[in-house]
This record gives sequence, structure tokens and C-alpha cells, in this order.
Amino acid sequence: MALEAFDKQKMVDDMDEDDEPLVFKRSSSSAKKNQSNAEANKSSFQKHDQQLGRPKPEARSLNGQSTIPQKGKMIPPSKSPPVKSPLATPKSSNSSAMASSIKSSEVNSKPSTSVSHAKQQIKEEKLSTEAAGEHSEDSDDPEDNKPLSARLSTSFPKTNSNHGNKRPNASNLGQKLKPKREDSDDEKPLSSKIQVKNNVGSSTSKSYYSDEKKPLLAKTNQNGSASMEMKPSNIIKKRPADGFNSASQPSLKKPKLPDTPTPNKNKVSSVKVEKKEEDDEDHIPISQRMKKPTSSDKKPSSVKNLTRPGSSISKKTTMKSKKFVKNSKYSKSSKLPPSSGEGQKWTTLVHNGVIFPPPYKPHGVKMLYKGKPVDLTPEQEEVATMYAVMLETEYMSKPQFKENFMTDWRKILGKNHTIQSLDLCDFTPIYEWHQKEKEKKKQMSTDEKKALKEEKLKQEEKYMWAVVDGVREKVGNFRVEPPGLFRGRGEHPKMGKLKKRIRPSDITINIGKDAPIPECPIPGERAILFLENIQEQLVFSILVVKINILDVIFFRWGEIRHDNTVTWLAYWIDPINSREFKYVFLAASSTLKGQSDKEKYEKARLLKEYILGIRAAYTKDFGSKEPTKKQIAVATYLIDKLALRAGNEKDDDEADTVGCCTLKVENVEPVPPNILKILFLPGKKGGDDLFDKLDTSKLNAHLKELMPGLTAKVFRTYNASITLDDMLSKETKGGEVAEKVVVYQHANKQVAIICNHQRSVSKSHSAQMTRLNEKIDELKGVVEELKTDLTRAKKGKPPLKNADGKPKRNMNPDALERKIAQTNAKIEKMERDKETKEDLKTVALGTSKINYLDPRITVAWCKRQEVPIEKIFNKSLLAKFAWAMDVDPGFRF
DNA sequence: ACCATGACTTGGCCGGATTTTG
DNA sequence: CAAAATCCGGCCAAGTCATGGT
Repeated sequence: MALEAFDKQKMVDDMDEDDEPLVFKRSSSSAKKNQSNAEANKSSFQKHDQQLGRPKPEARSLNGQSTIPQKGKMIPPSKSPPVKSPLATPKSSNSSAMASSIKSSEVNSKPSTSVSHAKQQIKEEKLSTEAAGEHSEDSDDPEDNKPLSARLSTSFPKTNSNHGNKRPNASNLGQKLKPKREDSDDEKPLSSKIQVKNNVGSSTSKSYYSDEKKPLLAKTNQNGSASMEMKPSNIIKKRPADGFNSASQPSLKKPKLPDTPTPNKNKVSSVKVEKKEEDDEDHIPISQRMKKPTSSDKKPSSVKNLTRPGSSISKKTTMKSKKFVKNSKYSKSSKLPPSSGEGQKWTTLVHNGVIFPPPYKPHGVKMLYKGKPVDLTPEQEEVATMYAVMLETEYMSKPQFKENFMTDWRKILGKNHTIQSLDLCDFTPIYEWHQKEKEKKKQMSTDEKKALKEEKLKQEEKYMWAVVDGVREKVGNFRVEPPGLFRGRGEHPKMGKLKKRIRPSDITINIGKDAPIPECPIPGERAILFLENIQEQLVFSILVVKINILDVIFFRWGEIRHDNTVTWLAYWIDPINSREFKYVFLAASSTLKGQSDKEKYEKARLLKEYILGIRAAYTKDFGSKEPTKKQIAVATYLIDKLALRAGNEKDDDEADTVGCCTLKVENVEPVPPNILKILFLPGKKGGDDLFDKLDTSKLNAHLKELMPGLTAKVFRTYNASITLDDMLSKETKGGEVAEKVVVYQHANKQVAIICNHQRSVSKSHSAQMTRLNEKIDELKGVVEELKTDLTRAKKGKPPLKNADGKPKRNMNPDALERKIAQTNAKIEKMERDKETKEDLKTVALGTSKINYLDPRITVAWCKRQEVPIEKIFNKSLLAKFAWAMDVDPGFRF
């Protein structure tokens, strides 16, 4: 106890007054355990701490440097804020249907999920033929017809008070931690500083209202998106227009306007001044401003106050007593994404853009064509190398891959290039060169590797962070994807195509209006084209010196937006599928992501209230005369019971996997009397749809009538989480931490099986199994030997000689027996290990842990069972689930 | 109603880091 | 201490679902 107290104290110190230690212990049954637990907690926290607090020298210089409001195309915001459909208005009409008469379709087989990627999968569902078709009314075996989790689950604690675990707790951890370390004002990006001031009382001398008086023109100048605001009509309604500006000029959906005039490119200083003024108010969307009084929850940064609901204090002391308002149906949580209104995701957003892969370094190794070396330009060589590197992979046996590659490579080679046929190419010189390079790298000393790593880190550091509403948050994927050959999964029609290099001009940046436009780290293409000849370059170099607009001209992003209704920081067009985007988002640990993660689970929990009704309803509709209704019923059943994915339509140029709504007749094979075999991945496409009256939007539209916000995927989340909760509560028997962890893993495994999270069998799997078997056999041999020794010992004879003829130590019977028991235990353990290994060889646990299991279940269970959370969540999961850490130990899903 | 688009979540592999084993 | 096993984060493909235009 003393020990624990000590640790706690220490931790508290380490992290500052009201930071909440990640300690779950409520009592200290074992001082040692506690200590290590605490230790672990602490260290992970401290790290976190450091990261967040790390001074960020670049930030400053960067900001300072962009003296010129760089002009990309400053595009006025595009879309009006989505109006979220209120989850808040549950219609219970349907859900009240009698639940008890669920059809009895027996399901023995393991449920699993729909789509598989190139993995052969056969699903057998004992689905009484009636269930799918005829429908029979009565059910005799209630257990059997309960879908998935229902079968596992006992009654839900009616009392489920935790339910409420309301919002305020939500982002507690994250928020509390972060703002505080923004301490040194210096490292704060301009806008965040300003923001803080705003809230506190502003030294910039601009009140909220000042904005209204600001002449329109001034504003126009600053953001460069003059066009809209100049319209007379806007002048009248100036306030609103301005406020929504960023978010809601509906008419401007995708304004691919040509560069808007940039008013004062050369009046740097004046711009600066104005910018300042504008800062105060302009970047605060109107919705937010109006909200201010009421939405205590939001408060952009800085008012780090004590009384935050769910703050650590109350928590430490009153885990138990925290009873939650069962705010029925969570109307709030989904309605007001805790921040402001109308789809707004942030108020200020500052970041440094993205980092590009290094340019291609030609190696000069010549490949052979018809046996002779060929000269290639660096661009041609680059692509050849991408291919050469893959020589020893199975792609070489895929005609589709080769063909697509050749088509794209040829474009770069040019029409009349020596190289005409891939078959006559010999890439081995390049391949071998590459192997050597790899080898070299491997041979590098640890120090060298370390140095290299640090170098990289140094370069990337500034891209790793963004500041959202004054809070420093990690960026997820700030690295632009390097060029390469596309590898789809399975037999993808586009495999082998060249994924071209992404240039700055391909990239659209989304950033706060008042944030400095990130410096573009490499030349953008337009600039280069623009300055094709020497004279122009000369002229421009003079200009550059004179007005210092180097970055404006030479380095340029494709587009700059200020759309606070979305969370992405940047995107570019997917070079493989030009209809798709590649986004840069914040990392999973960010508040924004945590928020929506929590909402996801809350929605799934809401389904709990409706599920019986829904099941009753679809069971009833199995027999519906209306084909659509019937199909919806069966589809819902499959989604619920087998955790199938929804199954959106796909184009022909995508992989040919199916989900529920895209099941083809060939996917399904009835096996009398009442089994339905579902095979995913039928042969070719083109078969008839099993559900010809159905697609995901119809299905989801229907589901939405049953429960607000319900969609197909919610069933997956629901079934996964409820299963975990259930198994944990039923199967945790006490005992050592290690045993409890096993229980958890077992439950985790069940969930993974339900969701059909697959993985490929490791190459060494069979070898590992054999080795295990050998070891077991060996141990069994030992036991036998010990047994004979034992019988001999009992008779007073000495043990037999060893295999190699050496005598063994003479042991007394007791010792021998103990040894036998020991060895047997070892054998048993190995057998178990073997079993789980075999079990899990094709099952991936990670996916469900990351995406489907409500972390609060895990955290609460850990608290109850006194299992250190680190035994279950690794560092990144801990960060991702920060929002769940302060859950009440009594929480049930 | 239907379709295209946009934004965001989910999924599995790979290679390097870390831990375990011999 | 090296080799093997395992873990983990990064990567990027492939899903889901909402929305808005027609």
C-alpha cells in the first residue's frame, strides 16, 4: 500500500497537477505487481509527455519565414456543412416488435465475414431453408437462432448505468494532457497563440465585435478569396457570409477557379498587419462564436480549467460513485459532435504540410535487351528498377502484372525505343545491384544505422505535428507515397501499373485560414514549366531578389483550402485510380479521431437497445411476400449473424470480392437439409446478384428506420464488442494475471473469428509446428525415463544409464515425482501453445482490437481484474484509446 | 431513384525492432 | 551472443457511407 501510494504520488508529480495517471489499481494486493505496473504506466506517460512537449524549433522559423502570404489558389470553401442526421431521435416503433420468436435456424459453424481478399473461404451456415426462403414461424431452440453474440450473451445488466458515461469524459485525457505543454509560447504557431489570447482577453485589441466593423475589403485581401465576398449581396449579410465563409458557400462546390488575383503580393507588411487584426475573429466561424456561451464543452484551448467534468480529481476519488446519467439514447453524443455546430471539425488548424520522398538517384546499372546493355534515362531507369526489384516475387508469374507494367513503362520509354518487348528484357544486373545495396545496408554498424535514423527523424520532425484548436496533435501519414508499381490485393486488374511520383502541384492543402501556408519543400511543376528558358529565369531571379517571392514562384502547392468541415490536412489524387483521393489525416491518437471512435462505439451500444426488436423483425420478414422486404430481412440476418460487411458495388477495375449486398447466386450453395454454404470469391464476375432488389444504400436506409444512425457496419462493431464484454465477464475466473490475459486473448480470438480477420500463414509455420512437436516428444521421452527411474528408485535400484552411457544422479522418489509433474506441466503448456498457435495461424487479432472492440470494455475489465492495461494494449493502442482510459470500472458495453 | 464523388474507417502485409530461445 | 520468434508501426489498399447533383 505504501508503495503504491508512493508511486502514485510520484506520478502525479511527474505529470503535473491534474493530469491523470494511468493507474488502474484500486487496491494493492501485490506491491510488486503494482510497482511494475505503475512503472510502466509512468514511463509510457512520460514519453508521451516529452513528445508533446518537445520544443519545435522549426515551427518558429517556418512561421516566421512565410512572410508572404503564399498564394496557391486560394479557393473559397466548398461545401456547406453537412447536416448530420440526428441520431437523437430514436424511433422505437419498430424495435418494439416481439423479440422472442426468432426463427430457428441452426448455426453450428463458425460465423465469419464476407469479403476475403484472395483467400479461399467457405462459409457454412446451417440456415434452415425456410429461414432464407419459406420461413417458419416457431422456434424451438432459442439459443440457436440468436445471432452471434446473442448466443454468447446472457442477460444484459438492466442496470447498465454506465451507459451514460457521458461526453465530458470523452477526451479528457488527451485534452488535459496536451494544452498544458504548450507552455512556452514561443513554440506556438502564431494562430494558436492568437487564439489563446482571444479567449482570455486578447492583447490584440480586437474584440469579437470588431470584426463586424472591419471593412470588407480588408478582409478580402487577407484570404485572397475575394470573389465571393465582394459580391454586393454579401455585404449586406456580411456577418453570416463571413462566418460561414469557410464552411459553407454552397454554390462553390468545387471551385477550380483559376488563381484568384492576389491583391497585395508585394505589400508584405501591410498584409501582415491586417492579418493580425483579422485573426481575432475571422477564423472563428460564426457558429462557434454564437455557440460560445453555451457550449462549455468546446472551448478552444486554454481555459484549462479544473471543473472539467470527468476531470481526474473526481475520478481518482470517486470511481465508484460516478454514476451516470443515462442520457437516454445518446441523443447528444451524436448530435453535437462536442464541438460546435454544423459539421465543423476544427476552428484553427496549423500544420507543416507533407514531406516528399527523396528524388530518384540513378544508379547507372544497365539492364540488358536481347543480351545487350541498354542506355536508359533516369526516368526510364527508375521504372525499370521498380520492376527489377521484384524479379524474385510471384508477380513475375502474373501476365496481368507484366502487361500493365509494360504498358506504363513504354509510355516513358517512348514509341521508338530499343526496348519493345518485355520478354527480351533482362533485369538481372539491376536486380543484383539492388541485392547488393540491401546487403550493404544490412551490414552497416548499429551506430551508422542510428545516425541515419536520426537524420531522417530530424527531417521529418516538423511534419509530424499539427496544432488543432491550439492542441498539438500527431499527424498520421505525412509522407507522400513514393512512386512504385501498384500491387493490388488478389488478382487485381491494375497490378503492375506505375504509380507515378506525386509532385507538390498535385497536392491540395487544407489549413486554417490564419495559419501560415506550409513551405513547399520541393519545386512544384508549374513553376518549372513556367521558367523554361534562360531569359525568363534571369528575369525572375532578379524579381526574386527584389521582392523576395521565391517560394511563391518556384515552390507551390496545387491548391490551398480552408475547409473546417473536414479533418484532412492534405490530399492528392490517387495515381492509380484517378477518381480517388489519398488523404493525409491526423493520427489515431488525436482527439479528433478519438472523438469519432467513441461515437462509433456509442452507436454500437445503442444498437443493444434495439437489437432484439430488429432480430424479431427480420425474422418475421423472412416470410414476407414482398421480395424487397424479404431480401432486406435475409441480408440483415446475414450481416447480424455472420458479421458480413455491407458489400458496396464495385467497378470492374477493382478487385472482385463480395460482401453481403453483392453476393452472387454462385456464392451460395444450399446443402440439404438446412445448410447454406457461402463461398466468397466466385469465379468471374457477371453472375446474378443474390439480392437483386438490394444495395447498400437501400439496406442502410432501411436500417436507419429501425434505429437512428444504424448502418450495416454497426452490427460488426456491436457483435464484436458485446462478445468481448460477455466472454470477459463469464470467463474470467481469477487467478494470476497471466491467466487472465489468456482469457482476454481467447475472447479476442473469438471476436477475430466472428469478424473473419484473416492473415496468411507464416512461411515458417509448419517448421515451427514440427519443432514444437519434436520438443514435446522429447519431453515425453524424458517423462518415460523418469518414470522408469522412479519405479527403480522405489525398489532401491539406481537409475539406468543415460543414452550416452553416463550414469545419472541418483534421485529419491519424491524428487523424481516432482520432476515428472514438472515436466508434464511443461508438456501441457506446450500442447496448449501448440493448439493456440495452430488456431491462430490464420486469424489476426490486431484488427479487431484496433477497430471493433470498445476499449472501455478492456480498460474497465483491467481495472476490475487488476490487470495492467499494458498487458493488453501496446503503446500505440494506449495512445489511440486515451479517451477511454478513465472509464468507470463498472463499465459494461 | 440513381449515380458520382468525397471523406473517413477498416484490413492485412511487410520489414525493422524487440524479445525469447538455444 | 546469435538465431528465431514475436511484436509493432508504417504503409497503402480496400472497404463503408453520406451527400449532392441530375
